[in-house]
Amino acid sequence: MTTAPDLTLLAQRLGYDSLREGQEPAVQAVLEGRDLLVVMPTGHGKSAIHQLATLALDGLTVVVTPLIALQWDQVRHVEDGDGPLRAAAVNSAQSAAENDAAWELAEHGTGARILHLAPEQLANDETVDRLRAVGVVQFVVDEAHCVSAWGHDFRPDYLRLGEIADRLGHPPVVALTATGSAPVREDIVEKLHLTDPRVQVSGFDRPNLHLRVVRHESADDKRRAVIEQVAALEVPGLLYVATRRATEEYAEALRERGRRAAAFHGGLRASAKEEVYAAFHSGEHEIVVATSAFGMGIDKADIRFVVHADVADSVDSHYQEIGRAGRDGDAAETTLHYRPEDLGLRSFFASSSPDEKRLRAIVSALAAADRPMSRAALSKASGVPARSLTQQVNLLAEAGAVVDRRAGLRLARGTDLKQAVAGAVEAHERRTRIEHSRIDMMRGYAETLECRRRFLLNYFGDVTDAECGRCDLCEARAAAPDARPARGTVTDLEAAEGPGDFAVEQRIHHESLGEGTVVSVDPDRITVFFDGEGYTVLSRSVIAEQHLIA
DNA sequence: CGGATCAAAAGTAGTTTTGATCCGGTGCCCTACT
Repeated sequence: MTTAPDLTLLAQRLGYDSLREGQEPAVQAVLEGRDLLVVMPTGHGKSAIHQLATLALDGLTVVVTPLIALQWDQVRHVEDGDGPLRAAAVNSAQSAAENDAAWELAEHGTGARILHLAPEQLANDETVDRLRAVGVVQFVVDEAHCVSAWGHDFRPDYLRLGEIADRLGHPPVVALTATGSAPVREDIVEKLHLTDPRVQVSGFDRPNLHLRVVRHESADDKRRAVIEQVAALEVPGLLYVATRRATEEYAEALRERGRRAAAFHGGLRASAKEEVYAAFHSGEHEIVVATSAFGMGIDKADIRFVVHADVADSVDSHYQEIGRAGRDGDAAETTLHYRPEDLGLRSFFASSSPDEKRLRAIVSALAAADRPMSRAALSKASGVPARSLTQQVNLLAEAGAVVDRRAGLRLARGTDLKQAVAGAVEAHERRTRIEHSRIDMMRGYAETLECRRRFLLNYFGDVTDAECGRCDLCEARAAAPDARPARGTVTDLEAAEGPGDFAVEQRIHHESLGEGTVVSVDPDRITVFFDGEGYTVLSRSVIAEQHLIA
């Protein structure tokens, strides 16, 4: 190997003043050929990591980017930089000429260059073949939590990226995200086929965010309280709601209160979305009322509040959304207006039935073929449309009934139709159980009586016993010290120590729940993510009876 | 699972209650039509 490149010099060539914390070891790992998973807050320079590595490796990097708007942002950022790096994107929103130009750069360009693609582009075998012919020096998955959050149903092509990275010769695979609890990180590592990756996780604490939950009995009371609060808060700010309709209703109510508020949801045309982003960024809109569609890739440091009028579908989503507040480091308010009934909508979204008819059609078609089939051929033979096919095949693959290799898809040896379908149905049920357990953890956050920040930090694996003193519950305790016994005092902790205790990230086995990973440890209970069940809170008093084996 | 909406029911004035029905998030891609 040649001498190590001077990364500081390369950073300067890219227009960065200096290397930031965590960037150098991450880039070094890639240059040594290692896979990499980086969980780092937005604004701390994740993009610089793959850009520096591209420059040092002096070849073609593929970056998988979930949204076309994000692809363009990143291309613009690089191309405007006037540095030695080039970037382009291929997607369906560009003209054929623009896509041709991007391919021209990728295939016939020289030196350090980046091609942005959505995972759906890579579902096309021809695309993968073209990239393989050029030779890819680095395979980057940006916003890598999408693998875990979307791959299992909404955008199933995300689950194919591991296989595609292998097909490209498995150059260093780099997963970048701003959010990731331990189970999400494990899912990313597994699905992207990361082998012995360097895993780099920054601390999750955001001390300048004030955390609060307000509980409401009736839907009307909640609505009034939300409008009352948001109309009076310092702007700019975000109000998250669960439905498209609610975005319009709250935005209208806030406009009546004299605030410049706009609605945003996934049903808007692309041009309308861009307008809302731009107007929020410029300050023209003070408040955006949005569904979860809003926010990925947002680059606005001075957001003073993030209020939730409805609960999110997981602590992961909630933390990601409130994390958009106060990136400038100044104080910012985050409030969740909570009604247990609101979890019903999240349960509904998490509940779907597996399509046994299509599963059978796919397995039958594979069984009838005497050689591995391409997805296109399988779609034709089974009559299952391509999109649904990927979803069903993901389930079959998870069940071990179908094997996805370079030559195509085939049934695993010794698998019959009944077994294969039953396995896929079980895989689907497992996914559903996990989704519901994530909703239960969201309920846990909303209903906890302890320190909210500690709850969040423990959820993400930042072990801490300290109470923050700056969330609604800590403040309430400070105002009335005798009102409620504080948990997690020194005495409790000492009492909990001793042989047989559990540690975060420890693998354990439970008689009926199976294998799992400890995600947080409290004085009187532990929270475990079981591979087949999702999050489960176990009380210490019953742990001994349940034959929990560390 | 829970809400919004609408029609029917109850019962005698305009309104309230109940039941039935429908609806609900996240984005890529490709194709047909203007």
